[in-house]
Amino acid sequence: MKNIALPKKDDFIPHLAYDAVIFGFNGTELKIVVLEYRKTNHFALPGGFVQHKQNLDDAVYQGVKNRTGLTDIQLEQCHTFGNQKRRDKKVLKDICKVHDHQINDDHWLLDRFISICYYALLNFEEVTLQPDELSDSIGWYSLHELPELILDHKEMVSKALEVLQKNLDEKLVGMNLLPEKFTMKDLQNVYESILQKKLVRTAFQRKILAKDILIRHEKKYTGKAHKAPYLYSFKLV
Amino acid sequence: MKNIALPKKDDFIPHLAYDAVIFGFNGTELKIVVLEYRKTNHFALPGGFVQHKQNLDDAVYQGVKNRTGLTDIQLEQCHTFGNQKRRDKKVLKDICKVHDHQINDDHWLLDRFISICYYALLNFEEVTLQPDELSDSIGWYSLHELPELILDHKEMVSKALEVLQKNLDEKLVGMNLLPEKFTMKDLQNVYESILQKKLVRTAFQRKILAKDILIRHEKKYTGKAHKAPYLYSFKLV
DNA sequence: TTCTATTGTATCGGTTAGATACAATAATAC
DNA sequence: GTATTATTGTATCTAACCGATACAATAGAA
Repeated sequence: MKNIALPKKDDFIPHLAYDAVIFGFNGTELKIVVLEYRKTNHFALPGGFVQHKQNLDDAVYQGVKNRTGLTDIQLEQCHTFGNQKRRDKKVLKDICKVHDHQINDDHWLLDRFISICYYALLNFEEVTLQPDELSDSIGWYSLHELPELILDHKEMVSKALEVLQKNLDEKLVGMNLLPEKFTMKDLQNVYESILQKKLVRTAFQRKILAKDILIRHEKKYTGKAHKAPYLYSFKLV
Repeated sequence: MKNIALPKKDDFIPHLAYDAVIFGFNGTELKIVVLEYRKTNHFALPGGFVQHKQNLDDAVYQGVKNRTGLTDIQLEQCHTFGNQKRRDKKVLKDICKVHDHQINDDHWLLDRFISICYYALLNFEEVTLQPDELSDSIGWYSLHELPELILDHKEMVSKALEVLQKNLDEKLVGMNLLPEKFTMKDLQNVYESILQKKLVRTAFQRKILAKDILIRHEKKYTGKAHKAPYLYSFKLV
């Protein structure tokens, strides 16, 4: 096995990390990206560090872009996690062991880290997930079937979902989670996935149409034995 | 003049700071705490650094407590500011010059800092503001009469107010800004100060009473020639 | 006693969301 | 062709809520 280089200390701001809750919508369900460190059984959110001459937002954008291959990403900051206990030497040592790395107790990656959590919304269909050197498994997980995550990453997911819910009406969240054209039912599915509750179909349709944010296109014939729904796209403001 | 010690590098996490937008309500208007560095004409939000073995939240709490003398503080995290350009060597050099400090270009305080912004709500009447060693002026400023603030502190104030507005109904913000007993008009003034707009008196009263969060006490006789308002306090949940 | 400003509450009208109803329709079964 | 079926788009009814208005109940001054 190749001996992989760890991130170098001097490139990055010490004690500072970011983590991203990357949301995608597969047509039915909300999913997030989780990676597994090679052969360690440790699951984590994708994250990274901030370079000394790099804006925080840009660091996160680059990180998500590298993982997903996409450039059209809606990023929002959720919360900064700064508990002094958020460190776990065992996890990193397990990871290093697999890679035949020696790591000393005073290695900078074993320090206490403050992490800024973001959520990202992007088009599920266009993504090809890229594992990095330290992780050989990266994939989409349903919110209800998450593996156990390291540190406080589970809490990050909760916080991200909470912030996403609050932003839902205001920030036109649907845009990035759906393909360009979609049906009203698709949009309702996105809303229901995010809010984690059923919505009333007729009221939902009425409310969305009243917002005057959609363009109605041709019908979508699915081959099913019932009235075909219209396709919509978002009005670009 | 006494030569004051600067914070020591090794005590704190480098490149990381917090700043606090401390809100108080003087009965009429919303105010925030701003400090001025001695004889420099530089105004800033109160802030500080995080010790290596200290929770982020605790650091902010301690800082606000030290400045205000209060222990009953409602703290909420607003946003983390991580722009690479948020540094201003001139400011710190001006401050040090006044104190006859020599400061080198590579001093840690001149580095680029990421700052986590919090807002704090507390009882205006109970506060005695404490300037620290580097600032000889600390005071309450109305939101509309803020002096020019260093770095992105003005943006922090905007963000704090925005988050406060969003949290208003949910987090029962009024509690910490008012004395134990208050009139409906006092509470409405708090709401109007935060939302920066006039509210309809009768609708406000109806909405608040419907929430069932207040206890009605005796009337408050102000000596004015009109019906005396009731005093209320918050129900403790 | 009258007057004035403010408070507490009730009522009316408009808006919004949930519930229900129903027509339109795309494909299938016959 | 015609009936059948599931889904969609829209209209209508009702309950909840907010702004606007009205008005009675004061506490003190004139």
